[in-house]
Amino acid sequence: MSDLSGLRERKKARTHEAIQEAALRLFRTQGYEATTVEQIAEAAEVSPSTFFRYFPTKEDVVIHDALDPLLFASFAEQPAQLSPIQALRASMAAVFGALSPDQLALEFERQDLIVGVPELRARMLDDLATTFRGFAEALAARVGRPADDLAVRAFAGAVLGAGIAVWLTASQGEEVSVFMKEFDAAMAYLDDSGLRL
Amino acid sequence: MSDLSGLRERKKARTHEAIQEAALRLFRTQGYEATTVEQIAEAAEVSPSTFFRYFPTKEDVVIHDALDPLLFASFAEQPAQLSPIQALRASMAAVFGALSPDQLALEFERQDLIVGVPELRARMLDDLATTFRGFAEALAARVGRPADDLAVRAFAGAVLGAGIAVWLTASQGEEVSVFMKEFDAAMAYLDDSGLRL
DNA sequence: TATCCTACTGATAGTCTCTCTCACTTAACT
DNA sequence: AGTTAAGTGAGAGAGACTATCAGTAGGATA
Repeated sequence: MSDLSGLRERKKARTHEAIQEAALRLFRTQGYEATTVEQIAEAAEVSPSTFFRYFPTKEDVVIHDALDPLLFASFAEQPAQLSPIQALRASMAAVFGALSPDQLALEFERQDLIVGVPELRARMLDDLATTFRGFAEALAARVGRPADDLAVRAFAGAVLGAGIAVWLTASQGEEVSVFMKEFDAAMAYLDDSGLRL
Repeated sequence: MSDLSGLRERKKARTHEAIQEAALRLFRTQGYEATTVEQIAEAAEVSPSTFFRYFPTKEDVVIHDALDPLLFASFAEQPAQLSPIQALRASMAAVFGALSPDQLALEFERQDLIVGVPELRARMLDDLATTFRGFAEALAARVGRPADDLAVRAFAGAVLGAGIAVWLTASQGEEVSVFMKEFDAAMAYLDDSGLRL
């Protein structure tokens, strides 16, 4: 993937970063819709063509989620005696706990941007459909059942659905940690109410 | 809203219908992306300007869900002794049971189109976020708790999430009734596993 | 060091969704 | 019949995104 050796690769990485930084800065100050790709390109000192070479759409500058793979990895590493929901709570705590305050603040700013812009929110939710499939597979592996098992799908959907519901209703300009707390409480509620796989 | 009295209103309703029919026919034969608004307008014998006067975006021709309000109404009418999930199952059965085979076929064709086109799928999922809020309120009213109660939100999200999960993984070109059966089975699973409000 | 080759880039032109404005027509009301 | 308000079409234009093509700079080779 990313060689990092060679001037070419380093330059590419720098351009990628420059575009992303310029874009997020402009989004923050002007708003998402009010910012054109042309402005981003100019601020990052590249041509509009180059913008689209690095990001297939304007949305992608914001959407890309670095935490997702970390969560999956952490989930897979949780001890087998934990229930699926307990394992999820533990991995959330582990991944977010490992973030620096700066990273956490940036992540939540990104979340607010996504929740606030319909275009981005829709795109994010669609991406979560993919996340759902991955989660269903991880669950299936954990309990030794096929991933297309109805109970596995329903359980995965229920857990993810509850999480999204909390995300959509809690993260709107709230304190940084509110979402985390409510997410955990919602998961505890599902667990306590007897939802099992 | 729709008076239906007066030539003006009738003409408007006819134009709305003509555009929608032309659009869906073209989408079916050419595909969604391959069909331009200009083509739809021409087929419906209106100007492109008029298209956007009736539908704010190209997506909206497909997205608008006539069943949603029916479901909410039916849900509200279910006897109080039914659990929320039982009430939901009953209203699904009632609303879909009242559809003619033609209506049912059209509805499922619409669903397939939405599931298959990323743009539409994303938009639909975002609209479901609004549906979620309505559902949470209906639930809250049913159990006599505030709608922003965490358990209410988590429960609503879990139920809706399981439903969406089944929808996304079952309705892809399957038999018409597969989604209905799996949806009902998923709800039964949630109920049986002890999920309560 | 000189020379290819390949990657990346910028410029240009074009498509399509969607917005806005303006003039024209036609339904509805007095 | 005359007036008002609503619906329509035409046109210009913004902005996201695509395709093409020529120029250029990195990286390998002699």
